[in-house]
Amino acid sequence: MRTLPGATFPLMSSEKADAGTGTGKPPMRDALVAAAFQLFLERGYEQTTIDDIVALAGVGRRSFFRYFPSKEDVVFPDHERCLADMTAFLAAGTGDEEPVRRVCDAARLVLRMYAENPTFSVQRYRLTKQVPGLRAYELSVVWRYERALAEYLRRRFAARRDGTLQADVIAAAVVAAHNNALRSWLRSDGQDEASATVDHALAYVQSAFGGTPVPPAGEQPEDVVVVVSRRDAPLWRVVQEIESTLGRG
Amino acid sequence: MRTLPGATFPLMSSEKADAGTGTGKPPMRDALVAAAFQLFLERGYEQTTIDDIVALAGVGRRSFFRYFPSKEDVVFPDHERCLADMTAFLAAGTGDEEPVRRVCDAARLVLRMYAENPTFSVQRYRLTKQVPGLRAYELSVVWRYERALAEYLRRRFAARRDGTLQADVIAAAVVAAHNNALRSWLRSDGQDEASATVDHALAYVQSAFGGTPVPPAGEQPEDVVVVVSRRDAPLWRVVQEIESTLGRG
DNA sequence: CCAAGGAGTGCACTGAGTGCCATGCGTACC
DNA sequence: GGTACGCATGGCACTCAGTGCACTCCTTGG
Repeated sequence: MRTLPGATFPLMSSEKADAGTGTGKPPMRDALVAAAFQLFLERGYEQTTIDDIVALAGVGRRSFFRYFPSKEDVVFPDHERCLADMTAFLAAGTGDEEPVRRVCDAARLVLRMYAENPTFSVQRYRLTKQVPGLRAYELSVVWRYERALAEYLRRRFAARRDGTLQADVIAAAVVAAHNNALRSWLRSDGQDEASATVDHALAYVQSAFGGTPVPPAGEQPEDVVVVVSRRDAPLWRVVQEIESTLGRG
Repeated sequence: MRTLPGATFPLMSSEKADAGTGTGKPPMRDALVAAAFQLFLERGYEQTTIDDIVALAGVGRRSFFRYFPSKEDVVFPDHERCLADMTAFLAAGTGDEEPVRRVCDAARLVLRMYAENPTFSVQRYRLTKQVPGLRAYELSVVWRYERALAEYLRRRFAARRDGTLQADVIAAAVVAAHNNALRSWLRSDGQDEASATVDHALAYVQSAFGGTPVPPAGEQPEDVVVVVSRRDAPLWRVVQEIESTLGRG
């Protein structure tokens, strides 16, 4: 991606410093994002036209669509890069990793991107929360993340019976847990500890689907543990009991 | 309006009461759906304009938007009713039902709707598979189902710690399992047994989240189960053992 | 026979998104 | 130095989805 200086894929949100790369950041793209958000916040998304944005940014209307294929895209300026990062992360594995844990780590990547720009993320959250069109667009963005996770799991589960089913379900569960934590963090205006929130949420998914959550690392517990459960207890309760008995989670 | 030669495709089951305006069955709506699908299939979705559709259906352009708020909506003409059915189903419970099983049953409702019109469903599947705009729209439709399930589970899990998290994750898993089964059925051109496919997929979710899967019906298992595990065994192995001991999965 | 209301329609308008071409600017090559 | 090229940008006109409004029927009810 970072092949050519000033090449065709310059992306970053407006606040991110990219002076390190030495590639001049594209001022126009950032100017458009800044102008768009200023107007979206002060008069609403649907009340803002493309002409308003380009007028404020001081550029031609045609240039907007050169950088963003649609009006919605300007609200999610960095997801294309993030999706590429996530795909690269999943492809970079050796194949020895525990698959569920791996996709959970991939999800943490996305949360980190949000957490890098808390104010921007919170503003966008408020926007998407109340504009149906943006919510729909966000779904298609999230769907691409989910597909990336599911495709990875499908490869890892190729030998399993019902591998694709398990891959789809686990990917959906991971995304849902991530989104639950993300929204909780966004509602706190970025005040909560994002990573702790998402760790907790993903631990639930890992416990349900058999990933080993948070390896104990160091302490030497008793060798054997006995758990007694009523047979009709729901599995999640049994697992919860196991976890606490094992001193995990 | 039956006089129009274009409206010859009895694609829709429109005998049921209309969810939007309880005015019985509107022939115009069906004519529009029939005309739209005829054109979509023979020349593609994006190559078909609203004017083409209303011309073929022999009605005024303005009338299209009276029945369908957008061009995409004509592709999913019955989902509004189905969503209402599902919401009603979830609200109709006594509160004694096992929650995970209940949302699985709700999902089966949706599959049934698809299975009622196999040819229509398969045609729509082919369409949505290759038109990005329709895929995005379908996501927003599916999202509403998922929200309905999640809201139900949130109510049922109100007393639990992490109730909303569990609700969101389980709802997402149920929808993913349902969609996996649905797509598998659609790819078979509606030849497979739809209910068996979805039962199998949902059983996986129930086994993971503690719904009692496929109740043994008759046999009375032991009341209590004891599990012994080495303390440093990975959790997923413990869970696997628990599951097999409990006779789940 | 008339009043009211709803269903259908025509018309004009907004705004997103696209294709095409002109313009300006820097660089490479002669 | 000048010309040719590539590239980013801007301007213009066009298509098409979607909306607001006003008008015509047609039905229903008094």
